[in-house]
Amino acid sequence: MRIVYMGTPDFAVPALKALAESGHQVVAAVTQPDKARDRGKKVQFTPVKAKALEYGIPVLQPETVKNNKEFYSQLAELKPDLMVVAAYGRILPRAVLQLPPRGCVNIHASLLPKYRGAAPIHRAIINGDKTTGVTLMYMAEGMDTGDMIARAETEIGWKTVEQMHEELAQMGAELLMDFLPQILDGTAKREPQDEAQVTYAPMVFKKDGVLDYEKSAEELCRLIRGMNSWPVASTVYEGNTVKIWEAQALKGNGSAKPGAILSVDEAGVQVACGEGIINITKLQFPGKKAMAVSEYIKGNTIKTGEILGGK
RNA sequence: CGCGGGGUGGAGCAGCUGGUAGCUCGUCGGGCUCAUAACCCGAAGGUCAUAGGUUCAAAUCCUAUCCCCGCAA
Repeated sequence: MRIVYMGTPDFAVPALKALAESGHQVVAAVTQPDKARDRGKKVQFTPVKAKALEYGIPVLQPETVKNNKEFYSQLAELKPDLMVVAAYGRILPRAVLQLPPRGCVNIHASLLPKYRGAAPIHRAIINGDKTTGVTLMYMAEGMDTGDMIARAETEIGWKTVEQMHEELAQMGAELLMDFLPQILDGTAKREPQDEAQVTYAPMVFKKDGVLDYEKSAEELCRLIRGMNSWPVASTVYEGNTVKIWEAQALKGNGSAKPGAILSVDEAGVQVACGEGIINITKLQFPGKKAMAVSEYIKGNTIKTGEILGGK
């Protein structure tokens, strides 16, 4: 069976790896165009492209996937029986979805129909969900709207987005391999999504990670975990944007003004919140590396009484 | 060649209008103490990222290179 793989970021790598190493014939990998990004504006391969090249799999990088005749004909020439998609980053048009006889399946990092969209892992953590998971599904024209084949669930606990991301990517790859035989012989079940249960997970940006101390300490901690390691929660201290990597919520007095630094020591920086106290234990000043508060204060000072997040 | 910050004893920083390297923590030894992550005394530990250059003399000035980080994407 000839398989075309579509995906872009790290999340899509484990499934590609699993397919390639299982002996299935991955005839091409489709990924987003390389972009000049990061410091120095260097062009970088997408993670999927990098992995595909390792296996000697041909890579396609169409600028657009909509009304792109050249891309369609390239795909058609590959004669794929099945297409596997994971976090490709674009909605695929009908012309692509109908091409492979065995259809197009997608790995999505949530328990659909919850969290359709771009940032399901971030949103699940930020919202304080107890569990999340991955869904293997057939693709339809809408965003993450297709019939579900299988799902796998896992506890969120105190995991950060990064940890959750890694775990779900792996689970997604395993789920794919488990159900691939059924998909290839056409016996996989199709369970439509319950439209009444649908929610969406919009992308997260840096501005979403700015801490609002009027909120509860619990909520802020979830946001911090849901932003670690990207885009990372932040606050403002004496005019500097400081990234907040880790923190815990503590019970405590609500008399102090939200945002006020109550104490600073090796244990962390305690800040008053609308409800409870947040104890920041790992942070990062501009131009510096992320470091534990206990390390930072050996050579720097954080003043008690300052109000964080002020303008 | 997108903008900017930084590389100094194990860790975090100061010194950078040039003249034999300093602070906090840690480490080691000793003391005090019922005891201690507390306190007191003492010690070890640095080719100041690398390579050149200027100078009587450079961590401090100039040039090139490597590495780390933030912004913007």
